[in-house]
Amino acid sequence: MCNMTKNRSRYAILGALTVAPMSGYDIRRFFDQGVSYFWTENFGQIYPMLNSLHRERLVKPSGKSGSSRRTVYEITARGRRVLVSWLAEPANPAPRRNEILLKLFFAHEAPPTTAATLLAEFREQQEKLLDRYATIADKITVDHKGDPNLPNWLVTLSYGLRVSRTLLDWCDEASSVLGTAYPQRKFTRDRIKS
Amino acid sequence: MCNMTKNRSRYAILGALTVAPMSGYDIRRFFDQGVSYFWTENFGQIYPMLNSLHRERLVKPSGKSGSSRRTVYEITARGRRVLVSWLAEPANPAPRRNEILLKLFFAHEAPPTTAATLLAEFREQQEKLLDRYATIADKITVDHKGDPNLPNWLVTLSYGLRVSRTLLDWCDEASSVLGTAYPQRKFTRDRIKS
DNA sequence: GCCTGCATGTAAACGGTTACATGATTCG
DNA sequence: CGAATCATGTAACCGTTTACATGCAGGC
Repeated sequence: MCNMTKNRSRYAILGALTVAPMSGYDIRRFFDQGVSYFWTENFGQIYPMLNSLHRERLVKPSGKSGSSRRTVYEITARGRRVLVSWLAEPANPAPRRNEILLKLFFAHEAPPTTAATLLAEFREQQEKLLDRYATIADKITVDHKGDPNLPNWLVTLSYGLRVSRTLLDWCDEASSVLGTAYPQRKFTRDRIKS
Repeated sequence: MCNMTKNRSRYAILGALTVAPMSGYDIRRFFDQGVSYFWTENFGQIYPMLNSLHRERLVKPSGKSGSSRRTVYEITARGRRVLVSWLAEPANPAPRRNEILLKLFFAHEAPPTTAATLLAEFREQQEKLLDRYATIADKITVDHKGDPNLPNWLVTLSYGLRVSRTLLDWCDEASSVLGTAYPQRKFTRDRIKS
């Protein structure tokens, strides 16, 4: 009946636990270091959500929790069912709020260097991302050889790679259309840091 | 000093008013019908924000407000300065929460048709978007001929066009990598509606 | 002994969406 | 007259981010 469109942290955390049993801290690292290029979670959500998932018996504390207070959770059969049924629902399209496009759209109000600088900065971001994708792809192809999840991982990386490459082309086009060549590097970084 | 990174509705609305003086209702339509493919605003934010912008003297009621209670606002010189200074700040990268990638990443937990269906649905979305971009581009090139903002508008459309085209390619790659050809159309729509 | 990283949480604020309420105007 | 659309708002809710609080464990 009622279509549960949100609560994505819920399923993100359940998903993480299918990879391996983890503590809240581990889950944070999984997203932060593993797949941060397409998903993030923070402690403010992870710990309350783990408790709530536990209450619903979708996860349970794993036997060997190692040292100290650290509690490692694993997903239950019920948790797997809930996750799988969410996976089968159509993915919600990303919210359409693209800040770089908003700025560029109104950039004719600002001095001409503004658009050029925005584009240069955006280009730099995409270049860094591209590097990162390539590095991760190399690393996991070696580290996770034989992992049944490897193709899924590579497919998400390919998404990022393709989009970033496309956006680099777009930056060049945008710069030439808006009649603003990239400013000298010397002048692109004349902003206050911190 | 304090870096105002958010409050984007604020600047979106100021930006809209550089295009033409508008009422809250007009602003809503501007985003909803004009540039909805990269930005949205809703009444819940527009009206309170207009009042707050008015209090700060960044906008002011325009002389001719037409009939009825309708109040048309225009941007003030101060408002323009505030907008321009925001435009000069680096754009915040989009929040990294891509639901289709999250689902695909964990899709090995679900039956193989799940990934295929997700991809088929995603592909359909992108095809529709692509159509829409092309239609809008044609329309505004005619309607807004000579408009100084036309190049900026076209550049945002080009972004969408390029990304959607890229994602169509990616869908094909993903489907073949995950070893799941697109399911027959007959079987892709076996979900409960509403 | 001190610093870094491990580990778990809470509280408050924020941005954004949704639903609701209300009434005027316009047009068939 | 009735329906659609114009028009302006408020209240509640939700998801998410940020900042803060606390304390243990291990290595230098």
